Amino acid sequence: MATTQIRFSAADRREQILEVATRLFARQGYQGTTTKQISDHARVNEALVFRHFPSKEELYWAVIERKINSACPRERLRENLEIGGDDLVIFARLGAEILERRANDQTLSRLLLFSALENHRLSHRFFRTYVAEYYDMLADFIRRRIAEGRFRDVDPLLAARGFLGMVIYHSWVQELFGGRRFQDFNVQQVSRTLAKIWLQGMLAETKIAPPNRVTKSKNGSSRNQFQRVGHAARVHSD
Amino acid sequence: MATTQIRFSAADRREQILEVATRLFARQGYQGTTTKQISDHARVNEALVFRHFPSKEELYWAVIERKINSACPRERLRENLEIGGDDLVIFARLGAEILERRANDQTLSRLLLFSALENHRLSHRFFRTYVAEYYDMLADFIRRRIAEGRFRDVDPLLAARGFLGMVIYHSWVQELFGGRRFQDFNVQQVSRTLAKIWLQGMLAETKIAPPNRVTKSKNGSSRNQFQRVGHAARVHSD
DNA sequence: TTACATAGTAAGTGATCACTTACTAAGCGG
DNA sequence: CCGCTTAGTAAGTGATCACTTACTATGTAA
Repeated sequence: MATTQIRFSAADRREQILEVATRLFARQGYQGTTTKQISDHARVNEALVFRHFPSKEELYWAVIERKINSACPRERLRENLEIGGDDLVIFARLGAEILERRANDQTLSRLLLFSALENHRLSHRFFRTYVAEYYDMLADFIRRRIAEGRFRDVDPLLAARGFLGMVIYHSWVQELFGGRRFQDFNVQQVSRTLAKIWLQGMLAETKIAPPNRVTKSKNGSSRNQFQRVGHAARVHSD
Repeated sequence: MATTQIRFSAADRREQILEVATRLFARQGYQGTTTKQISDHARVNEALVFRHFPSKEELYWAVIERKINSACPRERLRENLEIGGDDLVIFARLGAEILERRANDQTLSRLLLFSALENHRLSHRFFRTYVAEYYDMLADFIRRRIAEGRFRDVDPLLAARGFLGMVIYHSWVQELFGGRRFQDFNVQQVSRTLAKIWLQGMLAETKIAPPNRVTKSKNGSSRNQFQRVGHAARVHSD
């Protein structure tokens, strides 16, 4: 076979191995992926993998670090918030971006989940740089809205997690279990719908209800048709 | 060592092995758990495991089936919906139940996630009996509310996934990454807060405001309580 | 006490794991 | 052409994997 046998430069080969390893680790996890598999998919001898990376675990580290550095979600969140616009537009755009990124690159969420499930040490850093700061930034935004009186007075971190939960959980279900069943969901439609639910749920009511008022209607009444929600922080019913 | 050496009955031993295997599979995944580990933790010879279960994969199956049968979430959802009460109570109770179940038994969510991530064809059945029908049932409830005109007209399945997303994602983050950081979240507060956000977002409005103009200039509000609380959502202040 | 079914074990099996050693061959400046 | 660095490989290493075979120990019914 006179196939043009090219010798990769060390850097190129390293990058190629990283790419292959990323795919395999994302698909099968750390424990489920063998170094032989990686070398086979990279079409090199297994020993070459160990020339570029001292151990399987170091390779895994490198894969995750590369993933962390490749897409920095905080920057994009910051940009998104700075572009501004209507709140609904902001949050719908936020959701759409998350959904689209996952659609284009399933390796990220799978790597994150796998590392969280099977490896304790690596995952914490992954999580901190990828999820936690994202939360904090969004929570800051929400906190400002609350201070302005535009959002209801709820824990900003919990509210942020609520919104991201709707979006990210949707994308996870879609990816992990979905396949054919929910495939007809449209990114724009989904993000807009979820953003609308969350935003309307967060908006402060126009009139401020008397602070002592309590809605206490159980036993299946049609009572809870009250619209625009007169009682924001005080609807507790037991 | 005159330790009273007891011979388990086959059924008891099988059950014990299943329990041990459940813990280990949930903690380390299928690929990350060895049959030797299981037999060691059960304090028996490895061969005994293979007398009760023909293969590691069959054991994994048995673990998952046992988990599916032990807690049937659909029944509890049905009960929950039939008890009735205010919608807010219903959804808060729903969320609290999910959060509490996770707190009491971390193996379920980890088994579900692991089985979904690891290639396993097992996961689809796990998902179907555990998640999908749950969705459908909740979506039916929402569909009824929409038909009554009490909820806005959105895709019921997407709305159901939105609510469950907020709750389940919260519990996953808590379990996977949380530990100490968010530990002070209280189940009742979290479920009530999330339920309120979602419910208010779902309620039909009397007059439909143009969705592109959300109440924007409302800066004179008296609700200026900037709370840096961070933890412990103060939903209502008593 | 014996007979027997079965709970439980010791000691393996080949295959595969992560990783190494010793070597070949391709590129490149001189 | 030579000399040297280095990309790449063949053929291992011991450890561990899921799983098996051949055996012993124990409770119980007769």
